[in-house]
Amino acid sequence: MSKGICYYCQNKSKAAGKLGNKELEKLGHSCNQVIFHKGDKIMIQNSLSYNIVFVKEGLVKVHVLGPEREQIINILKGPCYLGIPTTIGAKINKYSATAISETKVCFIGFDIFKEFVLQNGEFAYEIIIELSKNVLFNIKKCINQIQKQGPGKIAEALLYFSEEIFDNEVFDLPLTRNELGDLTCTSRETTSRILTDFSQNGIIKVNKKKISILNKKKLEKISETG
DNA sequence: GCATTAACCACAG
DNA sequence: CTGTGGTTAATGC
Repeated sequence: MSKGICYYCQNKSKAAGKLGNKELEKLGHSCNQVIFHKGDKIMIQNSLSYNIVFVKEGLVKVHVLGPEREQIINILKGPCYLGIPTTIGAKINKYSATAISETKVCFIGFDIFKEFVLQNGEFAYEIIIELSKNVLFNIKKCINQIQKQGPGKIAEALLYFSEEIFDNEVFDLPLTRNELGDLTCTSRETTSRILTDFSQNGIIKVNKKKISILNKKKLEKISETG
């Protein structure tokens, strides 16, 4: 174990893959792995942020308590970084993160992270790529939510879970209807209605949390046309 | 006006 | 926690 947990880690980020053995060893000494269970808070809005948070594996809900209601920003699947913007860009966390499945998380000291960024260009470049993708994702999501109407937003969300998170036409929705509403900027009631509507039209099959996408073409169509 | 959309309320499983 | 029905408000023909 002398080389530390990061050296042997199988879920390294792309950026960490660019680190040399010495650097990985160093990272191991400044990295702390924690296992979170469903519902555990990983990061809390308005608390001080000292660490870069890396999700090794598991599903995480990123959410913000707005003036009116709770807003789910996105659902992330490890391996991915989680708190870079809020750690670098602000003193306090601008959002919360909650595990929605069993999740392995690494907290990385900000100083060592900064050191790698300054000294290892390839590491920094991978970080920039990940951040850039996040920005593009958020722009897309913003447009979707402002311009699409209910069914389009729900279709979008279902496709996201199917393609990005579970890579399967059949999956267990890891959110309640209420949370799906928080994610898609619709009310719990409309979410529920749209799901039964999709189901009646043979587009999906719903059984409690279990969703089966039966007619993906149609779902994509709805997602595109809003 | 009339239709559509969706939020809010309420109530029942 | 969910599903549905009624009501209401906003928006667009």
